[in-house]
Amino acid sequence: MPRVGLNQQTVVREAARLADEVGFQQLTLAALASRLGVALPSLYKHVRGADALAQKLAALATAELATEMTTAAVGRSGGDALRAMAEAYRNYALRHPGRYPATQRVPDPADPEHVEAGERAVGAIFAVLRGYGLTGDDAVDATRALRSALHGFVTLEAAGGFGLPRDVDRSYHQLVASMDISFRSWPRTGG
Amino acid sequence: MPRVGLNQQTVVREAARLADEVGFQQLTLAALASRLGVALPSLYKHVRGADALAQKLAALATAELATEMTTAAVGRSGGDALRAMAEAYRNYALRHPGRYPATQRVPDPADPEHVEAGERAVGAIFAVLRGYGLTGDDAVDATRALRSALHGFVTLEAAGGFGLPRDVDRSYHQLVASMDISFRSWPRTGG
DNA sequence: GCTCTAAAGCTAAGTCACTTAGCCAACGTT
DNA sequence: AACGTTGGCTAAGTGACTTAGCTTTAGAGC
Repeated sequence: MPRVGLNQQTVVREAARLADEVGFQQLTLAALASRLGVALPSLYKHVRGADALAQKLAALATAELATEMTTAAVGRSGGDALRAMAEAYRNYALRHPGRYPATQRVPDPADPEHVEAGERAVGAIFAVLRGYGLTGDDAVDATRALRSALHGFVTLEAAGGFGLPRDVDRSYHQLVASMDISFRSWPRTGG
Repeated sequence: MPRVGLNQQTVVREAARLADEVGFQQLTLAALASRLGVALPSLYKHVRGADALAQKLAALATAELATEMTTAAVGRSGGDALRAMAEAYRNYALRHPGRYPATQRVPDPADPEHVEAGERAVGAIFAVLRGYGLTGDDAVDATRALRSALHGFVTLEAAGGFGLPRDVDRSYHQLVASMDISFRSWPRTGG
């Protein structure tokens, strides 16, 4: 039996592709194994199991998303940075419908790359908010607000939760514009 | 063998209680059956299967949430209504950690009660936004924005996504205050 | 009160996903 | 060329959902 030559990285990458095709919930070890040309139990030589695979996929997706957010904001500030980052965020979720849900998993403290990716993502938001003069507790609150808005929107969109015919692109644009207004007149706590 | 006397309603109600205890994802027909004192296949006399149960649970939870949102907003307007409704929304999610995720399921067009519950929830938001003078396309956009913000926040909170020590209650309060600001100076499209 | 039928329960059995155990062959190193 | 590591395999077990088909209860009708 010739060896396929898998390693953890190739397995996780293929899992990401498969998840984007069939959906995160429908990602199954059986389908992944067959796609990789091995028997199912062989995957256990590379990942500890289904849950560990999901965790690794989360790390991969979080790193990708953090990179795209950072890249979008670089060289911009204020509303420009906000709009660019928000655009990048939603685009990632739309282009990677299987990976995006994985990013919601809390980083595994035992996986430094995962932790670092999460910090980069939050750091990118923090940096944008600094352009609005938001720091300290205000920045924490505003970061949570922005994450909530972006995550909530793309999640509802992906779930088909926006039933009315009104253009979804336009609604997202308006959401981002309203966040811009919010950040410019953030209800300060003096933190 | 004495009959337990189940019907669809008792089954779905017990599923809701169980989901709140063990989590929506961990809700299993086996656990539900054992809790109801029947063998697992007996449940199929009352619900079509696991997926149909989830759909019925979604209808129940959506109706409950819509009622709490509506009740909170009644007799108030503007920022008062917004704050009361937002409070009710998050409280429901916190008190019912198993039911809340079910509400994200798109209503089954074949289930009039489910459809009606969804319309009531959106209608409650719409009514609050009318107090800000938002109508037409602006109201649609603003509704999506508010749903996104509230849903995103409680989802991230439930997932443990807010790592920093900053008080989560306070962050939510700030989020709602910022939405209030947004709605008062909504970026109009003239829709 | 008796009969009969619809419905609510049951057991048995099949599918599918994940997981573990243990074997074997390929490949790199010495 | 031998050997040890490792990446593949088959076999087998668990847990969840589902279907099929049987039994018995409980209530309707006479």
